[in-house]
Amino acid sequence: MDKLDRAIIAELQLDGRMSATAVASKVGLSVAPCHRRIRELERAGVIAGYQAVIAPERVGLAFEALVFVTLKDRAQLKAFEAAVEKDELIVEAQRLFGEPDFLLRVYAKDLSHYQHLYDEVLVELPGVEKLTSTIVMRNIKERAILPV
Amino acid sequence: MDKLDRAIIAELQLDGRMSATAVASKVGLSVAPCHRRIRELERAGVIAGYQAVIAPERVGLAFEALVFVTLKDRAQLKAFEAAVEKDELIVEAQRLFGEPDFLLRVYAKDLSHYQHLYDEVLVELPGVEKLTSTIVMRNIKERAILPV
DNA sequence: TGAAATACGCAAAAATATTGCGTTGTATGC
DNA sequence: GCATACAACGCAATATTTTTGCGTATTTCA
Repeated sequence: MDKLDRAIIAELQLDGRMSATAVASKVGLSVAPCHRRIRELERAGVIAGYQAVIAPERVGLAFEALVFVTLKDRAQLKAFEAAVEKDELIVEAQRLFGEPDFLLRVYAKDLSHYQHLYDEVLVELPGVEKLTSTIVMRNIKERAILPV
Repeated sequence: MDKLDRAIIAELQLDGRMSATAVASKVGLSVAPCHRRIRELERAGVIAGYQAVIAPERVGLAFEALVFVTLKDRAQLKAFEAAVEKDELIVEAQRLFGEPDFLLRVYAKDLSHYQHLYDEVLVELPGVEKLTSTIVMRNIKERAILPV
């Protein structure tokens, strides 16, 4: 992981579909070694994968909420996590130290869809004691780009 | 946006660098129209971009925290957002309705680095009244994949 | 300082992207 | 119900990119 690797990572974070040829000229390498470096970064797991970034509102998911979850029943932890894993509208979930126990990121078509989701899905997740919904007003920064 | 477009989006969310040829055979199209559909999805902004997904711990950022921010001074909103925008270790930021005002996602090398970051950077952000740091114990779901 | 390892660039072959074009399928209006 | 228009398809040719072998240079370590 030298300066060139970091430059390559920086480029591919900004445009994951950039050709190896383009990356090479950006970082000042010829194609072959640049290509080998990219492959090696993938193999080593530094580059864990590539993703197309989809605009939620363009696929009908204009509503975004963050949900803080506190569990009453630690015995239901596994069941809770499994249920979260399965639901496609819960797009992110992390377990936290302290309070709350979990943070979820949820997408929905609109407010009414979200109300339905909240009543029918979220409150029914196993072991839930308390839910706090917070609607996202604006994204200042999205899609983590790591400094390298 | 028909079924084929949705299938293409699903594939490219899972592997953003998949060749148009591979996508075509997955969704049951020949290369040419598949390629044109991908370009059109990009042009229309449905596909907002592509990103390499970097493993934070492989680039020395093993520590992840969520920070809830409440502002005391709404007049400093712009300054706060600008400062957040500028700091590379704050990788995500959203403004919320209600309490707290903001949620930040912050990476650091380790706990001691985070303490430094907290004391020197986060508490110094313009207009901050209250900060609540929550350490991420585990990622159940990461990197939003939208259902389409 | 010299040997070994590592990374480079060049070049060739394979694969993929990209575009024109004729055809097919589907919707619209008469 | 049929003709016309429009949109999307597949094929095929060309341009570009990926991928690999190989010889050379550069760094590392004893």
